[in-house]
Amino acid sequence: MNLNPHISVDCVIFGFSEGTLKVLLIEREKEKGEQLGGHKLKLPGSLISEQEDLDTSAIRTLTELTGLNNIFLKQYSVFGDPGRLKPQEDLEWLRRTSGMKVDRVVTVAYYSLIKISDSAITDRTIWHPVNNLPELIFDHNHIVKEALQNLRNEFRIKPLCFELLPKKFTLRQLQDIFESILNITLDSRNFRKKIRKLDYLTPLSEKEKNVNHKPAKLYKFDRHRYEKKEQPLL
Amino acid sequence: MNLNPHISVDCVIFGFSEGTLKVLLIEREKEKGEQLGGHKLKLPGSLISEQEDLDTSAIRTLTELTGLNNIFLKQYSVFGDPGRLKPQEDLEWLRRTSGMKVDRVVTVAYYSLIKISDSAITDRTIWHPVNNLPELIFDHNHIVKEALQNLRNEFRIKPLCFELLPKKFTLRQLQDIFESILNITLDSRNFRKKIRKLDYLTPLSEKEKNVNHKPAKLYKFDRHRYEKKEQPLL
DNA sequence: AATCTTAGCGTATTTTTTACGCTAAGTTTG
DNA sequence: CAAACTTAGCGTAAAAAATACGCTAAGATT
Repeated sequence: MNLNPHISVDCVIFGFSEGTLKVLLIEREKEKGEQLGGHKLKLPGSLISEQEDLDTSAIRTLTELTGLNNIFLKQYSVFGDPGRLKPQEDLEWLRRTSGMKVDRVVTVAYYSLIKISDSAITDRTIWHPVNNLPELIFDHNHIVKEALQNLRNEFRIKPLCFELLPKKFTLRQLQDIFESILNITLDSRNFRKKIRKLDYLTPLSEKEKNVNHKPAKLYKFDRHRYEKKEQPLL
Repeated sequence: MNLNPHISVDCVIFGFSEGTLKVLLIEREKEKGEQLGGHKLKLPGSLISEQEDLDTSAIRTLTELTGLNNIFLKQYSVFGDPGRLKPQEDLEWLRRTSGMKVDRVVTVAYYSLIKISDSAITDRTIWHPVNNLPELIFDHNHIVKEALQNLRNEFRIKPLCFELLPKKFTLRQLQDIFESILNITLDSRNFRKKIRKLDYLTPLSEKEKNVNHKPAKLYKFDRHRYEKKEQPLL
């Protein structure tokens, strides 16, 4: 694969577990003689290949990492500050691992949403709560911050929550995801009332199990019905 | 100025006049022996310079062309299809005019909004209604289409309309801009009622002139007040 | 059996949106 | 110069949506 050393893609992969939004980070390999402290974590990403479309690059990065396809993916910004490849030691790491003469890289940023349970991710990979991230390589902290802002904006108008939830979910799970990501609180009675009016959220005959309180009914998202009239949840 | 032949910026400049949204296009220079038909119009844009940030590139392109600064500008997408520099004759034109070995260019797309009246644009430049554009160079038709979609989405939540209107404007002008860009119709009585509740739209003591009907009161947009609570118009 | 937690339905009130009637202030027409 | 025409500009009534909050039910825990 013929890499293009001027352009890369980076993916901010969001997942939801334990009531908080998380981001998938990769430990960049430590090398001999390098100090362990600082600058070890990065976003998944890579230089694009010469013949490849940008979206394809991002999808490739994602499937290589997670083993999943059909992941929700959205290009949301580009970062091209000539000075973004700092600190120097990280730039040198990039040069070594890519084997290319890298000077300036404009990176196309994507965010994606996955169900953590689905992913077969293990190696040198960390799900980290999106709040109080540690210091990442390059401008990756900035890239995550912008991703989150974009996610929040889209979250209100598009049915993104279902990308993070299992196929069958309770209304409580749904509400939690909204409250946590948009940083709001909702009255559950009014929330449920709204849900009941949406014909694309269909109740199943099943109930949740292994909870230490009254088990709630499970629902599923009917994407087909949603697309008929794209009525937002909130 | 040291150009980077792998990355460019393109600007979709919107303006509003005669009740329709327009886009600023440039005639790409015809060269000897070239046929006049087809592929003559393009978006303003250029390869970025090596030391320049992307936004700075876009701003430079814009001020060089329009003589204006402080223009509203928004990066909305990136286009990087390996095959986007078609047809061949246009690619060759780019090679000649840039004087560089150009193969693949990833372009960062911006849209911007200006008051047509302000601009000192003349040379080889056309304001063309955004509907039924002629065939443009490369993938520029696609770039405009996406810009329009982004504009429409932002238009509902941000006070973009005032970038297109003169400093003093009537409510009719305001309504027209919404109706035309969002492709909707509004009841003017209800529209005005809503406006009256917004404290950031302040009536002046002036009235419009030289109209062949009852002259309307002029209003101005108070950005400072708007920013206190970002209440949308619609 | 009493208590605790979350599920789940309902009603009353307020706020926002929608539909539409009407007068006023100018210009144009006969 | 009066009648007709166009757009400005204010208002009221009904419908719909958002908000606040009361209450019972089902299961787990003490």
